[in-house]
Parts: sequence; structure tokens; C-alpha cells
Amino acid sequence: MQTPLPKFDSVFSVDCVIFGFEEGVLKILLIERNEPPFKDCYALPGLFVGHDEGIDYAAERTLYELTGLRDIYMEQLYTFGDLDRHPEGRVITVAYYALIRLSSKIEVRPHSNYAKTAFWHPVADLPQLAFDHTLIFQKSLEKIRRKISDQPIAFELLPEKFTLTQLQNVYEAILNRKLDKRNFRKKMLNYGILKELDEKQRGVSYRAATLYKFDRRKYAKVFQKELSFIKE
Amino acid sequence: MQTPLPKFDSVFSVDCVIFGFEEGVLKILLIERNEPPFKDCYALPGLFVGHDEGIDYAAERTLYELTGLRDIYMEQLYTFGDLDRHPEGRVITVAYYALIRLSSKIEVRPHSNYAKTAFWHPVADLPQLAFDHTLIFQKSLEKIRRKISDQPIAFELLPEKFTLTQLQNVYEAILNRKLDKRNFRKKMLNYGILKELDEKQRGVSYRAATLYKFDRRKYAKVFQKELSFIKE
DNA sequence: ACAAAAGTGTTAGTATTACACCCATGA
DNA sequence: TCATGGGTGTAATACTAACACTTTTGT
Repeated sequence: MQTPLPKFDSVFSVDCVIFGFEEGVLKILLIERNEPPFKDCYALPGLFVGHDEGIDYAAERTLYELTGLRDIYMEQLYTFGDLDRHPEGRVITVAYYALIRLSSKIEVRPHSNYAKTAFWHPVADLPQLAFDHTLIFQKSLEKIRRKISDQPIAFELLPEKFTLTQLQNVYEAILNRKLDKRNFRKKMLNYGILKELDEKQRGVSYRAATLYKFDRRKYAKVFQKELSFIKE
Repeated sequence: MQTPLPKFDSVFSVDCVIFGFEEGVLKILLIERNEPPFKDCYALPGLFVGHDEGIDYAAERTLYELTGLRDIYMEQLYTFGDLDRHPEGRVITVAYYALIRLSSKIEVRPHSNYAKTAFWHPVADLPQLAFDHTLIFQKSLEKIRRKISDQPIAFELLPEKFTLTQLQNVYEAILNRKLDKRNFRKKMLNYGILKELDEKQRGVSYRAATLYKFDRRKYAKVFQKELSFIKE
């Protein structure tokens, strides 16, 4: 005996807050909608979830269709399911956030025609966004603010080799305040999760900084014990 | 011009991990299913989300129908949307967790007949659960472990007036390890979010402990600054 | 008087903060 | 030689961790 599933015409979607870091500025990827509702408005990139795909997969597809990138750091953020969040009916959306290393090679272009354009925009002065996307963005920023101090997600925004100042710039951009250079360096180096390279920055017109890599192996050791919050 | 929403036969549900604390033991509320699939198996309480209700509301309804309680501490946990998580089709579920004060007045009884029984079960030795509910439970436990040290959710599990030892017991049950009594008290009192009452425990056959209340007003002040994780 | 839990301080070690100058490099 | 960011140490303070005995109460 089987009880059939109830039949609802329900729709769910994924929306992605895709963070990038460029010229010392934290940005997210926005699209300009080409379809109603909110035609010509800015919005977070998103897709309807096919009934034959997992939601994580749908989020990865959103990212891939826009940037051509795969295997990006991406996490589920929150699910937004208020009745009135979509003007044309009931749409529940699962929001994700992703961190990507920007480089000149990455070209963003909408793959389908639901979006006219796609572009990076600084988080500091975002325009109005369609639906509840401003709220989704705010929640994603809070999330990475918390997370950045617990877990080494800052590295995901940088090239493989980076200087300590670049790393500090990522922290400052996300936390939105200045940090003390000496203390920052001391702390980062003490964690023991950076590997110093014997390579220096090139092409700068001042003293070249030492390059570092993130050492995933050491990280696993160091940060698993950090799970104890009340420490003792 | 309107683009109609795509029509999928999609189903979503909510599932709730409802924590309670009784006799020094952390428990969750389980039901015994009365319908296939997984008939006669244990599961987390859950409901299909009506197409005319918000998801938060659906979660509150789940809790209310089972316990008669409203206005309970409840937060969204995570959304589970793998293709194969439900044997009869595509069901995306939004998981919530709740913390409730147990008291003899609370009677749990299933309101609909999808469940035969409902009962509290210690988290330490849960039976096998239907669907991916074991995974959902594990994720909820991790979540409250992290959260308990950041935010005063422990109080939600205790009566309004409680002793420091009872509070410590909640921490120990959730974190699953012993804490030092003197350090625990020092730290809790230093936060300044407890109000000492001039009332003592009653009906115990040993020295009666002082009762405390959680002071929500002071909390708001103290913990908003804790949002800075890299402190300086 | 005894059983049971309440209540209480100190010390050593570690982490955090605040703070300012010289160095190396390329233009 | 100058402009630019790289790189470095110390002292004061706050927090954390380890640790054991006396007090109160009811039976």
C-alpha cells in the first residue's frame, strides 16, 4: 500500500550570492532581468529547480551557466518561503552563497535569456534588487562575516599565491573595518595554516611582498579542535 | 505581459527537531509513523507545507499540533533537497529546530493520524530514523552546540527560574562533556545576563541553591558587541 | 552526624590589544 | 631621492584553565 504524495503546484528556485574580490573591493554578481516580474530590475542570479535535479546541483548550475566555473566554494545559506515573496505565486527559494577568485579570464555572460546582462557590483552601494533579494544578500553578508573568523574562507577569494596584505584586505572588506597590521600578521602566522613561499610579488613599484599559500593539510588539524567553543 | 510560473508537481515539507531537557538529559521529540513509506518507523515530526502557508508558519504548526505549544524558540536549520531522500518522489524538506521547556503539563499527542505515537527520546541513543532524519538530527545538534556558546539559547530549555547547576547541566548535556564548576559560574555571572533572585530552591534535601533568571534586556546589550569575531 | 550538593579564590599561562618606526624597491 | 607599501617587537591587560575545600540543609 502506498499513500501517494499530495499534488501541489509548487515551485522552488535557487538564488546565489556570488562574492568576488577585486581591487580591494568586495563585490557580488548581479543580473539584469529580461523577464517579468521585475523586468529590467537587478537581481541575484537564480534558477528554477528542475524536478529531476538536487538543490545543490541547481545552485552549481546557476553558477556555471553564468561564469563557466565549477568546483567553487559554495554553501547553502537559508530558505526563504514567505507567501508573498513572489508576485506571481508561491515560490520557495533556497539561497546559496559562493566565493570565487576573480581573474581577467572569468567572463560573465548570461546563458539563457532570462537575464540581459551580468556584472560585478561592489557590495557597499548595491542598487535595489528584485523580490526579497536585498534581504538575501544581507543575510549572506552576515554569514560570511561570522564565518571568516572561524574558518579560512578568505582564501577562496584570493589567487593561490597571495600576500599578507592582500589577505588582510579581504578581511577588512568583509568585516568593513580596519585591522592592525602587526596583530593581523602575528595571528595569521600563528595559526600555522599558511605556507611561506620563497617567491616574491612582481611588477610592483615598491618593496615586493612575500607570497604565501593556504595549507589545507595543516588547516584540517588546527581547526578541528576549534569546534569547542566553551573552551576549557 | 506575464510569464506564468512553470508548473511542477513539487512537494515540500518541514521537519522539526524539537529539543527538551529533562532529568539532566537532552531529548528530542520523535513520532512513530502510521503511514507508508516507513510505516511503523520512528521519524522527526513534520508536515507537508500547504501552498497557502509560509514555511515558518508550517513549522510552527507542526509543533503546535504535537505539543499544543506556541511562541517557542524555533529557527530554520537547513534545507534537504537530494533527489533520493524520499522514496516516493521529489520532496524537499526545510528542517527547523526548536527548544522547549519541558514540564509535566506538556502532553504530546499526534493530532493527525500520520503518526501513531509521539514521545521524548534521549539524544544519546536514538533509534534509526526514517528518510534522512538521522542526518537532520545530527546537523541540528551541531548547530545548537555552536550556538549555545554564542547566544543564550540554553535558557530556553530551562524553567524561568533556575539554578546555576541546572544551567551548567544544560551546557554539559548539549556539549557532551563536563565543565569546571567554578569557571562556569564565574563566566556566566561575568556576562551579566543573569538576574539573581532572592529566592531559593525548595524541596531538596540538601543545601538549597539560589535561583536566577535570564535577563533579556541586559543580554541585548552585552551580546550585540560579540558580533565582532576578529575582535581588536 | 551524615549525605548531598552549594558555594567560593588563586595562580599560571595564554591571547589580545595598542602602538611607531625603519626597510627595500622601482620609478 | 622619493614615494609606497613591507615588515617588525614590546608591554599592559584580559581571559582561560587547573585545581579542593568549607558551608548549608534535610533526613
